[in-house]
Amino acid sequence: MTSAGPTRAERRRNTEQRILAAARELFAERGFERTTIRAVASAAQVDPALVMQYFGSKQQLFSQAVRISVAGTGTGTGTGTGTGTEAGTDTGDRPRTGGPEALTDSLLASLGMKIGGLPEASLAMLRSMLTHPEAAEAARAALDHQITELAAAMSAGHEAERQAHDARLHAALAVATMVGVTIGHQLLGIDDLRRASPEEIAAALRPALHALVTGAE
Amino acid sequence: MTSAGPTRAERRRNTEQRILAAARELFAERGFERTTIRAVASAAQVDPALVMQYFGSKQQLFSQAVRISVAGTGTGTGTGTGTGTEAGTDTGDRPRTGGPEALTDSLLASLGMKIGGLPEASLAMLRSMLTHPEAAEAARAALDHQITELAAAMSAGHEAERQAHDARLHAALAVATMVGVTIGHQLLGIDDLRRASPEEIAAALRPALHALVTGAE
DNA sequence: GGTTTCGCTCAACGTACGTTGACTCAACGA
DNA sequence: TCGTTGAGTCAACGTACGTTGAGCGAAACC
Repeated sequence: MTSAGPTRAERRRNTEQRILAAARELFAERGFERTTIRAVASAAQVDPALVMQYFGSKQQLFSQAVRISVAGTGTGTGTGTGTGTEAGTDTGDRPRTGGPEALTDSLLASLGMKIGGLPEASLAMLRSMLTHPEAAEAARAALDHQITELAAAMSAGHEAERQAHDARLHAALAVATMVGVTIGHQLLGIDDLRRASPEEIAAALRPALHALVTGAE
Repeated sequence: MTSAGPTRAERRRNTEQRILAAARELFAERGFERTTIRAVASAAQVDPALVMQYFGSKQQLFSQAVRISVAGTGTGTGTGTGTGTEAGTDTGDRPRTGGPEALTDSLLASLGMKIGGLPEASLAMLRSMLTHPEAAEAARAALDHQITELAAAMSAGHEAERQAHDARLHAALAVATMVGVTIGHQLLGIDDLRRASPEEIAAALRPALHALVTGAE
């Protein structure tokens, strides 16, 4: 009977996480504009006013849910999308070592995760980046970061044979390709992509990514 | 002095086109949700009520501006995005004839047009497709159509050597790649893509698209 | 046990939006 | 010339939203 109920701090953290989870889910499936604080509160079984009291504003709720610093000038957590616990978009985990094949594989591995189940925070980000300015800014930063990492790993192979300019362009195209495939698969639900297994997609995409990473001319 | 002013029908068509142009521009740069009828009317130097009187609703204005039928069950004009006069997304004009190289070239040519200056109707469509259900539906239909065309052209080469299933998957990935690059370049404004000329992008992308269209395994 | 803290709710404000109906006035046809 | 049509405006309605401040009740502290 006398089961010790959760402490006050526990309850607080609990509902805070419940709100964040609901926000992530709704932001991911409807985007920033179509997601109302009332809907988030309702999904978290909480009063809308509480969401405001905890997160300050809808924008800050979004930032917290997607784990971006937002702030002002834009340095903040730097990496962009996913430094938090479960936020993703960590495309190309550590493509430091290995040849082009390893690079391609690491890209494809991250794609497999994306297609398997991209964290909702990243989906929320992708979903809103075309219509919500702050999300666009964060997405640009995150993608730029990925491009930089990938380009560095690419030009690490061929000493100075390849111009850094070229490496960044090819890296940008590779990243854009991943974005396009992810959008088509996860957000638009293109049939031919939905039907295919992550392995099939990875296999079909490998030569193309390899060509981009290698930089054949 | 007695300059014959424009006739009534002329004026009507004129302002109607002015409204549509303003709508396209705003939808393209802000998306459906953030574009208000008041803003469109103001840009067209017209009263908001007139926009309603001419187009019925914001949704129908969007549909007209992007040239989609919308309607109810979804058959309509079928093809999707661009049957109208200037609406684009006509990726791969007529890739009927020629080998894989010709296919790749035609894809790249359409990309060049996109990057050079994609029609605002298509930009409006792309901008809103992740957050506006009707736009998503139309985008799916348009992309499916492109995939079908591309897949047909692809499997026309190798008689029955390649499964139709595979052709469609590869075609879908090629189309998704183009979407990703276009989004990165036009809507997000990724620096490394913005800096590159259409020719550079086409050259860098060619081997990758060739790999997808060819279907190397 | 009394007081304070704080998680949480209730009711409401202000605003921006899509949308509507009545109205004005110049072009048009007879 | 006179009545009619229709392009365009004005003022307003209803609503949904982000946001706010006062208040309640149970846990926490002494």
